[in-house]
Amino acid sequence: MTKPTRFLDPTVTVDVVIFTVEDGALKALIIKRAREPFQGSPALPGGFIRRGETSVTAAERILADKAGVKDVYLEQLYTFDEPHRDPRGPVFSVTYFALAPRDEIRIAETAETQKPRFSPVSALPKLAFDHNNIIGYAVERLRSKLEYTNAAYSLLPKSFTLTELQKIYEAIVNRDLDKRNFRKKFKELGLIEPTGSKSKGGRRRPAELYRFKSRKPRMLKKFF
Amino acid sequence: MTKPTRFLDPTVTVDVVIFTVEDGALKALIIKRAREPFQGSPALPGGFIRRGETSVTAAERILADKAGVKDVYLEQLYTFDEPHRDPRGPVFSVTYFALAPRDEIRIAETAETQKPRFSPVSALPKLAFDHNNIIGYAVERLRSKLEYTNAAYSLLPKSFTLTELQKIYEAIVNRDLDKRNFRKKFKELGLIEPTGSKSKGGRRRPAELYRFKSRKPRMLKKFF
DNA sequence: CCAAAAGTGTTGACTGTACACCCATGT
DNA sequence: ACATGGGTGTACAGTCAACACTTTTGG
Repeated sequence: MTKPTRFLDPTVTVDVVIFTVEDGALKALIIKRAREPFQGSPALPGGFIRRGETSVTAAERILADKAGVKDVYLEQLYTFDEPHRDPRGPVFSVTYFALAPRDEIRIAETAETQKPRFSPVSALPKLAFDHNNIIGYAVERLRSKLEYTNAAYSLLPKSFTLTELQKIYEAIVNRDLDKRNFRKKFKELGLIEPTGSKSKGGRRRPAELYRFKSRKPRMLKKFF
Repeated sequence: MTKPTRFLDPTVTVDVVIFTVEDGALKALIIKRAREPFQGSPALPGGFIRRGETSVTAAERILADKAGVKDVYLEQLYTFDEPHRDPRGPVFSVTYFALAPRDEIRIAETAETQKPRFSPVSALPKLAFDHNNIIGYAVERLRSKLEYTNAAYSLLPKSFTLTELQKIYEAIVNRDLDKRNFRKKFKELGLIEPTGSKSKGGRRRPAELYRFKSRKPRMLKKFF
């Protein structure tokens, strides 16, 4: 394609915020950069888009490579293009966020030893580029998404207790919720059903296990 | 910046959906393409990003050039990059939507005679590229935005009657609203105040004119 | 029997929604 | 005087938020 050079020819990258919930906290996957710029700094997983890829397929590749997951919830977040966000020059980052249950993620120690790990979003280190902003933006989006969709199913294992479910909501909206109201609301919504079995192994009363009836994204009238 | 050629080097454009309300209908600005591809087809205003611009400043330039407006509400919408959306090759379009009162817009008949005009979003022609999709996406976003922000002020002239305000909401959410409930709700919200003067010139009872107290974006608890 | 989490309903406040008539003006 | 849109309040239903005790298990 021919194009006069008075036009900007930005580089385009993809960065992915991979969310999960672990130990009752909302966490995002962070790697250590293997190359300049910001070599050794913590950062979001990401990279250039390759020939033959779109931004979505690039995000899917990153998800598979860094977190070993496929077919998880993935949504485009925003395109960041502040002029000096990358010291190398104008770089557009098309960002995505993904939601996956912790037990489906196999973190890969890559050949480039990027040391991926989950970091609680409430206590992130200073990240390379504008990646702290990106995660902040993603958390906001996730928060509001939980209020009017059933997106939470994407963060949970196949079966879970109501308390676990509530913990996830509390971790994301960042405040305590009333146990009775939460359970009433969720049961009324008809999104979940008891599996029939019970949690075991604790030194306490076993809890009923539930599963989502459907694992399709859905809009809700309202939530909490 | 050096970069191996196994990476995609997409072209990046900006397209802008400029919304307004006219004759009680939600409309978007459509131009006729002056050049190939799709020469002569209706399309969204847009173009390549120039050197020294970001996507926002490019969007602002397009707004100024095509609609003669500055300082209107402008928000990034989505980045479209379906592989075959442009016959010339991989082209990423970072899209924005803008809201402006009809009476602040001066449509410019440009040297390139792109014949800009407002077309009701409920009856759009077939547009170039994936521009029908883009507008559809923008309408959805606007609809939901109206429900939890005061964004409507961006579409209204400085003073307006409550009926005009209601018409705009009805045009966007695409259903009739109850007059008494609408007025009650809006007055309770405290966003608007009477100007003291009244509409004139009609062959009917003059209506109280209102203005928005503040023209800053604001979140609302809930709306209607 | 004790510790720890599971489980369960009611009430009052608030919010949303449905609904019909009189008023002020211009012609 | 009439046609046109302007303007106003009430009542019912549904939803949200606050709140405390009993149950089951393992140790």
